[in-house]
Amino acid sequence: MRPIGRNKMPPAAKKSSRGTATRQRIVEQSASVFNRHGYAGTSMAELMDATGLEKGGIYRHFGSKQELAAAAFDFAWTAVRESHQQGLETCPDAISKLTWMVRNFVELPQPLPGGCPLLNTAMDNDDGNLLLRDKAHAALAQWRSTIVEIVSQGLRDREFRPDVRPEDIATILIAGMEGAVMVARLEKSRSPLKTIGAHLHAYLETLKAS
Amino acid sequence: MRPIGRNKMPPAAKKSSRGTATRQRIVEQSASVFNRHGYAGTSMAELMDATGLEKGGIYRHFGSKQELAAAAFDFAWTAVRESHQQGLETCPDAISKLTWMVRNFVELPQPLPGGCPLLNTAMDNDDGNLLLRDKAHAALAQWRSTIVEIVSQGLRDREFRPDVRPEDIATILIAGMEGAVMVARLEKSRSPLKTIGAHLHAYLETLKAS
Amino acid sequence: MRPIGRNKMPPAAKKSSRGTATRQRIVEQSASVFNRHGYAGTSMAELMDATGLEKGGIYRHFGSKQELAAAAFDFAWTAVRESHQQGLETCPDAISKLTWMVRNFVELPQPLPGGCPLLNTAMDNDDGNLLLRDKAHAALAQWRSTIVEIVSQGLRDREFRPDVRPEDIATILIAGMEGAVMVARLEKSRSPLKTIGAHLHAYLETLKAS
Amino acid sequence: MRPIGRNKMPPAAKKSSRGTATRQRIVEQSASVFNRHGYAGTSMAELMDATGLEKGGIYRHFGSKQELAAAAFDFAWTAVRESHQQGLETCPDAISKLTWMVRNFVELPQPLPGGCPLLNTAMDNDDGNLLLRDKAHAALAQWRSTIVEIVSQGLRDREFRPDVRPEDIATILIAGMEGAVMVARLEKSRSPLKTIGAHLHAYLETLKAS
DNA sequence: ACCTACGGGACGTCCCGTTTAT
DNA sequence: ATAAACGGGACGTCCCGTAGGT
Repeated sequence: MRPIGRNKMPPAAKKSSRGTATRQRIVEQSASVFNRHGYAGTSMAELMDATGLEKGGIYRHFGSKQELAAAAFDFAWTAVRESHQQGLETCPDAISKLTWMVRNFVELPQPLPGGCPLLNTAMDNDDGNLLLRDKAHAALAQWRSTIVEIVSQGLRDREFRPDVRPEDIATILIAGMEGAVMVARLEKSRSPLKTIGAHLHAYLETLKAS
Repeated sequence: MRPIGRNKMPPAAKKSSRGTATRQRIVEQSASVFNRHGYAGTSMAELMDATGLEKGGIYRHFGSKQELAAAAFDFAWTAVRESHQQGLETCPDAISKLTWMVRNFVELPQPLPGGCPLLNTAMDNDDGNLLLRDKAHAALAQWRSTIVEIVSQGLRDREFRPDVRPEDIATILIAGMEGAVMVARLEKSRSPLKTIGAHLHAYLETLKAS
Repeated sequence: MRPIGRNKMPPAAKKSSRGTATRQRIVEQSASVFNRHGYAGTSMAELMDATGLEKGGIYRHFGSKQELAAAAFDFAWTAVRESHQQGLETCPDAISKLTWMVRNFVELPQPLPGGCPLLNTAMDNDDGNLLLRDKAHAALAQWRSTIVEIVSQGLRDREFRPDVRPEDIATILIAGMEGAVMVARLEKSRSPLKTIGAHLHAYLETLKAS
Repeated sequence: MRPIGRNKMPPAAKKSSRGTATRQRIVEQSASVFNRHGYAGTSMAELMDATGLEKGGIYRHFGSKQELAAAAFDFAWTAVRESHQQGLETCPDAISKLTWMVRNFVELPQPLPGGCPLLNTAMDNDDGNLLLRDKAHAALAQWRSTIVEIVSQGLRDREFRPDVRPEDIATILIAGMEGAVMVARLEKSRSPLKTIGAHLHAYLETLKAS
């Protein structure tokens, strides 16, 4: 909407301590606001309130609102991803890994208020936000590839029926979970999440090699 | 400072066909913009461009941007719904009805640019838009109830296994399709839709009474 | 300090009613703030508080803070001048006119808080404020010329000793009164004003033609 | 947010002549800037220019801008006072002392650029500068008491008419001279000073005991 | 139905006074 | 004593949604 404008780069490489801590604080506190209100829906004034800093204090650490939003998305997505993956390494095989991932998604409390940052960002229909759109795209690709990886390993281990296609499994799991989040949000109820969780568990069972 | 909702009521029902036609034109052309940019992301200026009218011309027909957005959502949802239902009445039984509905969703060209207005509106994380949020909620409820109706009829007709729960079917279908839309949008590809379509078709098959 | 920058001219000629009234309100309420805090010492935020408007509301009517300050000074000086001149026309001769003017200055309540806008503006040592400096200069010249006029008329009427020099009388009256204001402000007491009032009255008596 | 007055006390008294000399240099060079631009109108950057030091170099000697301004005012007022008093001790009686003081004020070149620091500081309408305001108040009181002292001595010596009131003389002299400075500044001319000088000389004559 | 005025408020830049690390 | 980092906050532009006047 507004021509992007070359901001003078804020200190790219940081070594000190106070500023770095402040920057981190800004990111964390902003992430929650962005996730609840969207990029365009979040004003600098809200960010000032959330961080307790003035405009100058924020703009010292980030060249633009968009840059801050990008950092906030990274932070949010990392948190969400860690929540998804939590305990995954203890699962012995691919199917239990996927089951566990769905379980994490459905049962764990959301790591930051406002729901899934991937869904929120993907749907934040602002034209110019190519940066944010790309980040969401990359996050989805990463998530997808994690699942593809697990399924591929499972295929190699003959856990799955040989006709199982890893990309399709990823699509079905991700779409199911994200769609459930959307329905849950609109209906203000967690039960759609549980329903989808059960459905996907059952579905994964059907993929086992006979 | 500024009293809210103090708009004098614009002529709700007009008899003159000229005015009514203009109003309808505004709704249709605005719906596309709202669906692409979201409520907050759409400015009156864009609406002026889309309709070819001046601000005053639009405000003659709608008391506020929000009122127009509500009308636009109604229009959009009606169009989408008709697309979903198209040809449904020719289906002989519940399962084919549901299959056909999924098919419509996956294969038909989207009735208006910007994707599913329900998903878009649900995710348009703006605080104050209670009106719009309610409309999205109602639309989801209506969609859900349509599916529940079909499944219930199917149960009565012993098409389905008796343990099938209509509400769950609705959740699974809707979440799957909407999630697929979101993935498709982010990946700029229709293939996630096809994948989910195939998945849901197969899933519906498993519900058949043995 | 800050390069002046060509603001696009706000509506130079006004015809309407609402905006004009708002503009006047802004001027009046700002005048008090400027007179108390000085030009540089007054922030737009204070002006927003004082007027109850937002930044955009103020900048619609004035192209810059400086422009607003100029209008506020005009308003303030007019008010002060009217206070000085009040009842002057009923005085029969030059000496009583001058005596009355001093009396007004010393005894009347100050028309707007913060003291004499001429003194305040003259001492507001900001470099770039040529506009304001000029206005103060012009105000002083006007005041001086009013006194010169009265004395000249008195000379023509043989009220004064013939060696009286109008310009000097003006200087003595103005400097005495303004100096008294400064002392009064610093000592937070009106008594310096009274003292100077009495001194100037006595002084004027000594000028009478024998 | 920012705790005020948390400056760690800078070394108040230094023994090293090097540091003391630097401190004195800063005070002298800053005094001129403060006297020309006012407290708020003077930036640390200007002070850096004037002193040839970096910010840190200044802050090594003064805990805050305000502290430096206070020292600068003291320096300035001492200089001005010395100029006023110069040669006063050689005057044989009270009237000639006062006449000489006025003469010094009117004819001597100003000891530092920017005019009278008392007037400037008194009119520097900044709210929070209580420190500076108090200093100006004290300077005025000192000046006033000097004059009162002289007049009182003169009364005791029967130089003056017995109805002369020392406090009033002080007010009349100070207000007249300071008012003249203000007019002179605005008109960029020294002639108002001369006019007031002549006026006050004549006035003092009228106070002589008959 | 147009056009313009109106007041709101977001955004980002600049620079200020101060603190910290050298 | 320097130099850079820090957080504060003022300023002014732009554009938004809305209200009137024509």
